[in-house]
Amino acid sequence: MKKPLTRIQQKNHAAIMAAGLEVFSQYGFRGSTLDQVADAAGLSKPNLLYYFPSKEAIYTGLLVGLLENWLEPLHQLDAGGDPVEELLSYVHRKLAMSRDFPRESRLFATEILQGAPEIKPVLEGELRTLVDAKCAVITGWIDEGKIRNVDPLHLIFSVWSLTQHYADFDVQIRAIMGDRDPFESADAHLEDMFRRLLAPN
Amino acid sequence: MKKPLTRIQQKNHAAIMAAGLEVFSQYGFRGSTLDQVADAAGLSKPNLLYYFPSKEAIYTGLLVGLLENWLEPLHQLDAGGDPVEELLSYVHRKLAMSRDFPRESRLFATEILQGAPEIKPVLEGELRTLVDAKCAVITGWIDEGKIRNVDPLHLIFSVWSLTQHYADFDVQIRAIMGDRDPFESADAHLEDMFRRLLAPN
DNA sequence: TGTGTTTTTGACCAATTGGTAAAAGAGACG
DNA sequence: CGTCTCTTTTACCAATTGGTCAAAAACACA
Repeated sequence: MKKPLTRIQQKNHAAIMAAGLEVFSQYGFRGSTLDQVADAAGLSKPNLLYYFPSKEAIYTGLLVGLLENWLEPLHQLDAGGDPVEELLSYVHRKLAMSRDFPRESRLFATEILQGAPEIKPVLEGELRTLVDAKCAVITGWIDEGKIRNVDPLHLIFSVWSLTQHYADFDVQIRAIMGDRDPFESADAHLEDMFRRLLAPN
Repeated sequence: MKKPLTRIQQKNHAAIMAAGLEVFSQYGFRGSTLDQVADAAGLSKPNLLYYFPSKEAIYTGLLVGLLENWLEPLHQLDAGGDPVEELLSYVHRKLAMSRDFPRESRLFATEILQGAPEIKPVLEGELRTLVDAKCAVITGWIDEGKIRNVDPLHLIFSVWSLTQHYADFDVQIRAIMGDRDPFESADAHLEDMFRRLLAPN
């Protein structure tokens, strides 16, 4: 049943995913056109549709491939490690992703903003399960007195919003900060913020 | 030069703005159609274009009318008040706006996400000026030892991201929280977070 | 009531959209 | 070389898009 991919198939598949990321992350699903994606991929439109059956297939293919990378940092949160340091390194990992993969962040953001028509099931399933599990870990840390008593759910939301903001609202941030690099100072600020919030005493 | 607006003009103008907000905040500019807006406004498409010269005019009209409301909470930050309480009430005002005007928040978010093609000048002008002014106020508070030494710029970014997140990523939050109201617990969490961050000692 | 203005409509348009069909062109492989 | 599969292109749809226009309808007001 499984056929190995041709060299050409691999190359064009990758080119289309890259092009789709570039285009969809800028204009969202409905705001993007197949011609734009085809241009960005260096292919003709019918050639695109030889590899993917539809515009939607490119978009969803992109989203599912993205989601695992996106949740990886949270997955790495280790119940066995030092609580404060574990959470802080989660923050740093997440901020690094905003710096290194801003288009992925924006693609995800547009999908959510428009009501997550394509990935709502994943949010209610996989994501919710993962978050619940990690909330239990955090609650455990609180009960042991290792970190302050904070709402685990909102703690996680805070990490998401504070880190993704630097990718999603990049234009606004640069309009205010000018040429300075936001990420270095952001890293220090988030370190300070979460250490203050979490450190017991 | 100025002609007073007819009763009908006032009513339809308002209806179009409301419809535009509803539609554009869901699909973004390029993802929305005039037919959708016309439907939502209860008008025919040519009738829409009798009141606004183009799709873009509706969109920009919406954005400029929105921006002043959007910056109002920051404007209210008073250099004369108690520093910690001033900043905390800024947070609360901003979160309340996310609760009461989620569509406005999402419209703004989609515009920024797509590179702010329409309002970049405002960001680099008015917004930057306002932020610079308020940063000076915050720096003053720090120098007086009234609040901890935090980066004023990133402090403001933090308020924006943490509060707007509850409007912009509403779908994701509800997918995880279920039917519970996010805003009550969020308010407490943000109060805790910022009080910890800012309180000197 | 009549008359001038404002509002609304229906019919229409050119451009763009996602997608298809068929045939031409390349690659692989014996 | 020949043949078979894989890839790409050319030409083309039907539907939707933002927007126009002139005529009809509703309104305001004397």
